[in-house]
Amino acid sequence: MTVDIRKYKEIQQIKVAVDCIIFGFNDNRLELLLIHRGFQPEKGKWSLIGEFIGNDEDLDDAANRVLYGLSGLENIYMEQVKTFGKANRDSSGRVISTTYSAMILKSQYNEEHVNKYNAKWFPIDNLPELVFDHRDMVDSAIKRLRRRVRNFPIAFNLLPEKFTLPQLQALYEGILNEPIDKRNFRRKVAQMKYLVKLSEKDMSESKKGAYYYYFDEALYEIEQNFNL
Amino acid sequence: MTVDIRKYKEIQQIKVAVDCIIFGFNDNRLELLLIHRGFQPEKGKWSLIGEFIGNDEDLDDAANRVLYGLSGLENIYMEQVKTFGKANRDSSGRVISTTYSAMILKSQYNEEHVNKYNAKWFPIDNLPELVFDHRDMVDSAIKRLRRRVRNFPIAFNLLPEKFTLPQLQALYEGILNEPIDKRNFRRKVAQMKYLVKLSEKDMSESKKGAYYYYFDEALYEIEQNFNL
DNA sequence: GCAAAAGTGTTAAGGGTACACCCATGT
DNA sequence: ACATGGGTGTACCCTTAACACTTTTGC
Repeated sequence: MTVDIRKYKEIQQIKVAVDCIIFGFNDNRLELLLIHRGFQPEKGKWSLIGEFIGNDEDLDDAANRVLYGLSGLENIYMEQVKTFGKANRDSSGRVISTTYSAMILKSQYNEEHVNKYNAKWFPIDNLPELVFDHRDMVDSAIKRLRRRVRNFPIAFNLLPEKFTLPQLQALYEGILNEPIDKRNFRRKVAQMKYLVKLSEKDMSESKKGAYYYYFDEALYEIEQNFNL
Repeated sequence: MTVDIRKYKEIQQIKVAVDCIIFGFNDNRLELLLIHRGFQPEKGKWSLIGEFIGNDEDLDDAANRVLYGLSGLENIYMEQVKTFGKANRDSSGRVISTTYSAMILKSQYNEEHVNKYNAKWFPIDNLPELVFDHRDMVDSAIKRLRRRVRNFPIAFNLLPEKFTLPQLQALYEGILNEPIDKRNFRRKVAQMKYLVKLSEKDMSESKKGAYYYYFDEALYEIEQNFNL
């Protein structure tokens, strides 16, 4: 900003928070981790998880702290989505909130942490009523995810390191909410040399078994031609 | 956010601001409106224009207020870009700033307002040194603009209501910073039926004269197939 | 041997890109 | 008549989209 800060120092009284939209993938569906509010206002409703940021804390760090507190996970890929700043958006007072979207592996998070918050996974097409403007936050995060997932290799964050192509395709179908042609999908994957096929197979989903692949980040850096 | 606000009410001391990235188009170049800081800190350097937001003011409204204060223009198309929240980003204290990008007609703004701020236009490939992280703000806004301008009819905000195809092409070349094939460009324009050709010509740029076009918003709403 | 999921190629259509000349007019 | 910027069409290539059968193996 550009005006003398002293002019306002005494009078501005606005809280700053982050809210996390946490995506997971399970049972071929894109899911969201929400917490059951045990406190006022809007006690009993569902909400995203968020926190106020610390006076000396980077905004990004606050988002990571929130995610860690809920899931026990660190070094998770997060993206800032949008800042929500309507004057009356939070009934408990003036709060501006920046949203971050994260993708975690449902198999990896720490259940203890999650239980502490009464958190629960919901498929994105069957969300409960959310507090404040959290529904808008979710919608914008999903929209952004659908846009970005086609051009950047970020969806892999929702799968284990080793994954099969049927898994990957199901993930994309779940995120984009539309069927994908198997052969066209696999041809595209074949062009991405940083998606490396292993000789090992996953035998848990079929009798024939599906080859495992992994995303080789170093190879991706060389030629970033992602497009699905 | 999700924790009891009272827990933090007394201790959080963070200011909230907006900064505006104001684009203009002149002499076939994309330009940016910057102000010369007449106050500390960083007095004498150039910066984006911004303000702290009011206690009861929507974040979007604050951005519009800032733009109005500088240009005298209202109802200008603006988009939120990104929020910058590093703890030490502003040397005058803890300030979080959300950036907005706007596009204005250089021929329309109120020079009186502008002069009051010692504002000046700079071509985007020749910017002066900027305060704090304003350079990052500008970079992310330009990147976003380049992405969005291909898929949404927003560039028209940088041209008068009636414009010619040579003008429009030069605008796109200026924004994208790359040459565009004239015939391919015009074929695409021809497909967009909401770009309506007038019988009137602009005779100021050539002897032959170039037909005026205008962007018909109502027609666009019907089939939103923008792609340049 | 059969059910169930994994894996594999070809064709047609549309979109993108590259490219060179004529037109209208003011001087 | 010539200089200047406005306007036009075609061929090739690559990407996308549609579509059906074979393979493997546990039961």
